[in-house]
Amino acid sequence: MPNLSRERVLRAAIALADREGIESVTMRRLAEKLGAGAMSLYYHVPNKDALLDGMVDIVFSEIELPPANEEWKSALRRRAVSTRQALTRHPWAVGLMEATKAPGPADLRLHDAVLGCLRRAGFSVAMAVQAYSVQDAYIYGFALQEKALPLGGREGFAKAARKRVREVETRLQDVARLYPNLAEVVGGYIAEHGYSAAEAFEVGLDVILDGLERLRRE
Amino acid sequence: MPNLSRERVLRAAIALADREGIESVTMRRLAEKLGAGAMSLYYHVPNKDALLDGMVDIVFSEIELPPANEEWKSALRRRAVSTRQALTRHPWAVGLMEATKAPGPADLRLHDAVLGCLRRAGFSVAMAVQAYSVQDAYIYGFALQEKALPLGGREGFAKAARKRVREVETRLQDVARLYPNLAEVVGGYIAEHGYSAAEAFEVGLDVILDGLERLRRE
DNA sequence: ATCCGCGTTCGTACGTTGTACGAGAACGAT
DNA sequence: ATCGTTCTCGTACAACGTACGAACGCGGAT
Repeated sequence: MPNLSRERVLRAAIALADREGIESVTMRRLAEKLGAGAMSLYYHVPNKDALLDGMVDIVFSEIELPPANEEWKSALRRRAVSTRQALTRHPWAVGLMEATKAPGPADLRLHDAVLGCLRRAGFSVAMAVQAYSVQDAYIYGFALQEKALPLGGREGFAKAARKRVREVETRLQDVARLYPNLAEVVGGYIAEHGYSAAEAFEVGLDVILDGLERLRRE
Repeated sequence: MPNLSRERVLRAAIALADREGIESVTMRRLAEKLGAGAMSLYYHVPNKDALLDGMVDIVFSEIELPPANEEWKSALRRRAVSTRQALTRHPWAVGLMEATKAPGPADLRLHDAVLGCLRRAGFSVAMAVQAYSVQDAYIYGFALQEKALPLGGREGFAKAARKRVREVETRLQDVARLYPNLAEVVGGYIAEHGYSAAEAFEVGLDVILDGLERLRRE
């Protein structure tokens, strides 16, 4: 039995990206983690771009499909939450999806299931495309923003906000004059109450799903 | 007067990225375009990451602020459309924003103006943050998706869809069995009617803004 | 004229990356 | 034992970001 395989290579690459960031996924470092020579990887993967595409498709495969027997709104809600979770587990994936040339099978399967859910719910083809686009834009955009934010739940945000305030302390009145609303939000509200990305995501998601329902009823 | 300057370097980098893609923005190629040696750039920019940050902030500066004297919804609508336009002019910018460590002044100004607009419209701080997050997630996520799509307006999409169908022609019944809804949408609807990203964006945007209005009235 | 100092430019060189190429190891079938 | 297939890897090269320090041009002081 061979030591390496496409599967093993991709899994190791994902583990490495999760632990040390996507920028430390180099062919040499990855091979080292697998106890192999760098060039051995090329037997299992045509090149680095294909490696990244493969990683992304595994992330897609971790996303829960909208349950076919459930009411459309809660079905899509579940897959949206599941998508965000997958993208939080693998933050590097958001940035890679934009570079993907050809969508992998897991990606296609998911797209198909979502469209099917919308069609079954009575959306016309045109509206299904529209509804699909809104949801996905929101989900990926949210994940994109989340990546740039300090980690660690509600209290983590509060800590980071207070730290930020301390950083600009000496020129605080300048900052407050230039960006009064930002100061109010970061220095006031978030420093005190924190911010939960998971909750914010779901609130926004419901705004969108309710909006889509209204679109459908017209 | 010196030949180079931070301004000239950043402008040239943006022009290069627009014309030949972000991956061809290397220090050497950029310097060549400016008729300079590679190392000359480092007098005006501390390193490549700072160069990219500077490019992103110029893109932000091209975005129209929400007019302060206008009703909140149409004001935010204008800035959203303006943001998408900027990101379509400079598609590489979406992927760079996620990597930005410190937001530049244009970014801060825009964030501040949007929050101010929401606060003036009567949103509480918490709701303003929420409303802000939904909008921006949608806008950036949409731009992200758009980057991966074939270019060229409604008819361009139709062409691309038909081409896609031709590509998988030989295994068409397999594809249609595996992904029936995708086949219906791409092979049927889009191949015939095309798809306009600009229109889809505005429809989705209105869904979101109307949803936010309802959120505010509670 | 000479010199200095400063703002600006750049040649060379190093370490790191993706990967082309071709040599070899491992092993079941004959 | 020999062969063909499957798998592994050492070497080498081009392209990248950039550290280092030398050199340029030029206005003002001597």
